Amino acid sequence: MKPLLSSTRERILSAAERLFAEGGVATTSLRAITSQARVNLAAVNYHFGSKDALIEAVYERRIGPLNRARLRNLDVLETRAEPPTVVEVVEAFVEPIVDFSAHDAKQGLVFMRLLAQTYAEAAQHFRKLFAREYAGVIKRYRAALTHALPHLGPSELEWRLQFMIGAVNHAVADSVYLRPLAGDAAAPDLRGAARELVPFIVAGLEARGPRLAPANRH
Amino acid sequence: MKPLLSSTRERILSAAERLFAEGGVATTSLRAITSQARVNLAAVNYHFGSKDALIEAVYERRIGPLNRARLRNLDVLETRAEPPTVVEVVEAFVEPIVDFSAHDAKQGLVFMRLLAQTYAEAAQHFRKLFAREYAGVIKRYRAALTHALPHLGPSELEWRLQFMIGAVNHAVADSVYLRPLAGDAAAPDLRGAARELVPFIVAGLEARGPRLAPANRH
DNA sequence: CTACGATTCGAACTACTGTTTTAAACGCAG
DNA sequence: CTGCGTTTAAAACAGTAGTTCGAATCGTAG
Repeated sequence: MKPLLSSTRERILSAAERLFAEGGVATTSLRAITSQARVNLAAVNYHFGSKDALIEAVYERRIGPLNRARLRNLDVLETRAEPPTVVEVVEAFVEPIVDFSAHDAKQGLVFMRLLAQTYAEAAQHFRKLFAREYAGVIKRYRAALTHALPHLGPSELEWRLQFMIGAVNHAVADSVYLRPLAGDAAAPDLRGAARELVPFIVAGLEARGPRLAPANRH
Repeated sequence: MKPLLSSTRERILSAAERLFAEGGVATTSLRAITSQARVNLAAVNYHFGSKDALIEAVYERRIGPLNRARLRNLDVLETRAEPPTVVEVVEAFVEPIVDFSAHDAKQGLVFMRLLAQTYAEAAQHFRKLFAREYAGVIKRYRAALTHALPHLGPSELEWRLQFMIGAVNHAVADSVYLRPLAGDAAAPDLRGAARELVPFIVAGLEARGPRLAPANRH
C-alpha cells in the first residue's frame, strides 16, 4: 500500500526546496538534492518521474495553502453586511504570508527564500504555473478593490494592484535577504515589515489619480 | 593594438543579454550565446576569460548609465534653493528607467527583461554586485527623502524606500511580461506605467505612520 | 614584402548533467 | 512464509557544460 507520508518523498522535497532557494533551480543537481536528503539518486525519478516534476511538486506544496488562506480571509470579510475596507483587503492579502513564516518558521522561511529567488527566474517553466496558481486570487482581490475604490477606473486599479504585489514581493525579499537584523541567522521580521507595508499600500491605493503631464526636466 | 570597439565583444554581450533575459543565466550555454552572436565558441574565453566574467560585463554595461542618470536627476533638483518635493524625488528615481527603454527601445527592452528575470535569481553571484552598484544611489535617495519627509522615523523611511523599489521593479516586470498590450511584440508601456506608479508611491511615502496592533482575525 | 601581435577557428578535453537499468535488500500486509 | 511496494547500491548511458590548445588567419607596422 502507498504510505500516506513517505519519508523519502518529504525528505526529497525539503532538500530540493532548500537547495533551490540557495542556488536556483537550474544549477541544483539531483545528485546534490539526494545527497542532502540522504536518499538514493534513483529515488527522485522513482517518486516524481523527472526533475521538472519534482520542481513543480516543490512549489505546489507551499503555494496551495498560502493562496487558500488568502481566499479564506476574504471570505470572512465578505460575510459581513458592510463591504470590506481597503485596509481590510490589503491585510487579508498580506497576512497569510506573514502568518506562514511565523507559524512554521523553518519551512516558511525556506519557501520565502525560494519565492524571492524564483520571482522572475520563473521564465518559461514557471510563468504558466504561477499564472494558473494566482489567477483566482487576483481575480477575487480585483473585484473586492473595485468596490472598495469605486472612484478608480479599471486600468488604474489594475496597475495599483500590480504595484501592491510588487511592494509585497519586494518587502518579503528585502526582509529575508537584505536585513541582517538581530544577531543570529534566519529570523526575518516579516510582521514588522507588514506593519510598515500596509499603510504604504493603502495610501497608494487611495491616492488621487495620475497627474497630467508631469514637468519635463532636461 | 587593442581596438577601441571590438565588434566581436559587443556581439557577444548583446547576444548574452538577450539569451539571459529569455532563459536565465544558468541555463544559457556559451554555445548558445556564440551561436546567436555568430562568433566562435572560444571567443568568449578569449575576450572575457570565463562565463562568470561575461555575466558581470553584461550587467555592468547597462546598470552604470542607469544609476548615473538617477544621480544626475537628483543633482539637478538639489541645485535649487528649495529642497525637492516627494514627487520630484520619486520622478527622478523612476524616470531614468523609463527613459532608458524609450530612447534605446531595442536594447532597453532587452535589459529590462533581464532585470525582471534576474531580480532575485541574483543568488550568490549577483547579490554582491547589485549591492555594490546600488549602494550609492540608495544612500542619496534616502537622504533626500529624509528631508522631504521629516516626520518619518529612520526605520519607517527605510521600509518605504524598499517598498518603492519593489513597486518599481514589479511595475517594470509587469509591463514587460504580463501586459500583452497593443498587437505586436516588444512595446511595453513603461511611460504609462510610471504615470500610474508615481502617485501610488507618493501617497505611500506620505502616508501617516503604521496602525498600532492591527485587528487579529482567526 | 616580411614580421608580429591580435584575433579567430576547429577540435578536443574533462567534468557533470538527468535518466535508466540492473540487482539486491528492506519492511510490512495477507 | 510468500508477495509487493519501497529503497538502496552501483553502474552506465547519452548529452551538454565550461574551458583549453594549437594552428590558421587577419591587420597593420616596419
